[in-house]
Amino acid sequence: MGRSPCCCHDAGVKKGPWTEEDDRALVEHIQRHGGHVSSWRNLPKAAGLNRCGKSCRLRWTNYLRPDIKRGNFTADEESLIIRLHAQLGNKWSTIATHLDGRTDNEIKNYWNTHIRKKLLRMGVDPVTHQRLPPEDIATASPGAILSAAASLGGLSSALMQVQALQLLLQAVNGGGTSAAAGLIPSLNAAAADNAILNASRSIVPNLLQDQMNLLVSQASYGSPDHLSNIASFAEQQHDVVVQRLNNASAPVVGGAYAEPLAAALVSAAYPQEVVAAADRPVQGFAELLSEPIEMPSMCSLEDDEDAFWKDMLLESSSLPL
DNA sequence: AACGTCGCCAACCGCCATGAC
DNA sequence: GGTCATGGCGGTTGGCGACGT
Repeated sequence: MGRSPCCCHDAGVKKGPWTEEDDRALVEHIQRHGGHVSSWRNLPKAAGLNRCGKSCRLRWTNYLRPDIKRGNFTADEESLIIRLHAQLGNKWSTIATHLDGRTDNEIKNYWNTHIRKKLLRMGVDPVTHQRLPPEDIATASPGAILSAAASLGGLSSALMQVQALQLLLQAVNGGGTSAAAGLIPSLNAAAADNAILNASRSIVPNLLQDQMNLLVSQASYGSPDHLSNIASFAEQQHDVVVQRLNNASAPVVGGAYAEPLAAALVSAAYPQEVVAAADRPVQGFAELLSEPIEMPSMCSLEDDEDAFWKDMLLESSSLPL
């Protein structure tokens, strides 16, 4: 087969940005033919354009077509693109068929310049849509992760703390070299006298590693009734964790802190299931803190624009570590 | 003000699939 | 069945404006 000769390689064919005059000539020609192009190869000559037919087609389909929607992507569109990309991969033209007035090129550009970066900063692999392994996340400093999350446009402090907890759980399972290991002192710097964080630093690796491993290993995702299984299992784990925290040698861990810490750890591992089991809101890490960690440029947890990202973060925290 | 860096996005490149001959 | 022309698609580039120093 081989690559076909293309008029683009002809000497003298105009390249580069389209002028208003070029656009007008192309639009008028296509409109004269009822919006239909029988041959892109013959179009430039017929329209009086010194352009490659391929370039004309691209200009029309990506920019001049009357049904193209310009302007920023909405949160719904962004959400839809991510979900479709998770199913279809880089099938931009297929994805574009699900978004009215958006071109494959525009979606591809938006993915590469916005969404991809957002996902990476959140520790989500933009190719597989799975959480990045701890060693990859470790390439970013904890501070960078926190500021990246903040840059998502108004993440709440509670959400940040869920993210912090997620990293904490990674430290439990991934060892001291992950970003989470560095995150803990970071958070401590931000909330130096916070008893919960200090307690977490001292007891989580020792007491909860096997507990969390158990949660992961016993999760029966394949079974049809896994939700109820996991829900009741999460409940059991909650009790076990409370008991173990109360028996911990570090005094600050026990008592009033044990219950909320256990709830947060279990709910961070299986947020949906805990909700289903207890029919109550997931207890966020924020609820553990008498004084929220001060995070400049944060906004309210109820910010609707964060809902998608919040869900995604919680979803990612529920994946096996 | 000048310069460097970065991000965005329109446009291009080159491969692939398909259909006509 | 082989070759060629064409359109379609995904990856990549480069110009340009915004921003920082």
